[in-house]
Amino acid sequence: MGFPAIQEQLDLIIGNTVEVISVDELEQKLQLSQKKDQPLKVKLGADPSRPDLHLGHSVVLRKLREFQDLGHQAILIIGDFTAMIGDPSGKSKTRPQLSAEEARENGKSYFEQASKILDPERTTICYNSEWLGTMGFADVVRLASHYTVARMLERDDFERRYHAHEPISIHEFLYPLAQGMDSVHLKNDIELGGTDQKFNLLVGRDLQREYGITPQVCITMPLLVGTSGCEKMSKSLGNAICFNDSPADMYGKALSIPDTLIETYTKLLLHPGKSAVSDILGQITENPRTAKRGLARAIVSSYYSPEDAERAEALFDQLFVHKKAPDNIELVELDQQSIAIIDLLVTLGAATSKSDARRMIQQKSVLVDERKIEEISEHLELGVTPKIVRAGKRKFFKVATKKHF
RNA sequence: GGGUAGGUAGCGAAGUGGUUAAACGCAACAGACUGUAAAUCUGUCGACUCUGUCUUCGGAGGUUCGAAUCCUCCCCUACCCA
Repeated sequence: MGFPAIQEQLDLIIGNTVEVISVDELEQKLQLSQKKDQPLKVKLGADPSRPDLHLGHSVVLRKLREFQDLGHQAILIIGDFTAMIGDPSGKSKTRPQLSAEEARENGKSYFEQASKILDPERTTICYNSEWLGTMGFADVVRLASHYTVARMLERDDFERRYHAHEPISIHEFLYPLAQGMDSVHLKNDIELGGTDQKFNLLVGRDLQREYGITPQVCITMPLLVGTSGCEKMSKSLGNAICFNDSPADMYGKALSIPDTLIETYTKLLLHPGKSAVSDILGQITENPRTAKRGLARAIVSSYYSPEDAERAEALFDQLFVHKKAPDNIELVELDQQSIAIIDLLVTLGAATSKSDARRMIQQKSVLVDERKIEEISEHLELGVTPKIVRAGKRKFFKVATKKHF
């Protein structure tokens, strides 16, 4: 099959990375692969407990795709084993305990979403319960003997929590070892991850050495800053743009990023070859608005289509620039013909409680057919003709009574 | 096993007998403004049958006219000593 020239590969691989440990070893591996005409095994771990992929994941997935395009082998490890154990102490909400089926299901979903970036035909999927699940306690103890507590405490968040007097359970020490075991089992050449994975990647490298395998090269990618501009992108912080977001949501969220992030997003999220990239980068200083709109369109285009992007932009303008209701709101049909406006807001999910609904009305943010609701106790007569209910700037509902026959 | 410091609303964190549904910060929601769902400013931010009522301060009891605040027991966390 033949691979591109070593230097060409190196340039592409190193682009956008934060760290490559080490470049020399990477070069050696590439040379060996060239000589033997054998692709490198590139590993990426996936956490199936949260199968909502967002643009933060895309940064590292894109890197994996680059390896695929160079002719190397991409291996996606679904961490179903750890997901099935969950967090035994039950404290971490980010590690819910999953059943074997759920873990499979989520893993499948992860792969489907990742396929928006990866070439699914050339992606190998592994579930780590395959090998971790068959280890006995003796095996685990043996594995644990390869690492010391002091080294574990080198990890940033362990160190921080230890000094902040926050609890660290023993099993948390086992997770990096489990992830490292994946590398021992796969004998992969390279492992990818965000900078927050550096420690875990290095554990894998150390363990491979301990088990007599040529250690993996660790490549870390920058963590994408979320749309709010300060913390890393994460679903739980509510600053994420997800693969599964609708084109409209995706567009709106992309447009809400601070101007200072336009450049980073453009470089990390778009295919470098695309003509849009240079256009956007060129506009940043002169006309950030145009640049950002271009970026938002490009993002939506890459997950949906250019047509969807156009539609999303038009909708956004209608909603927020011209402040008009969107055209296609889903119709909600209710059984009753008359309903208190407060109950309606709760029923529609616009308010979390009646008090919340009351507040919204007091704050004059509720409109029915463009008429502002002033009276908290107001009742609404519903007919067959739908009414447009608006709560705040972006919650729109179309309500009618159910037809009786 | 012994000791010390803690457990307060979504999170962080004040409050140590009485206008305390509980300061303050963050998040969230709304309004104004804006190229923007950014920034900034303003307001809201337990629930309800809402100018009032009810339920909250790890859990269960108790003292008191009255407790997040005092007492008893229990549960949980961190650190120190064994």
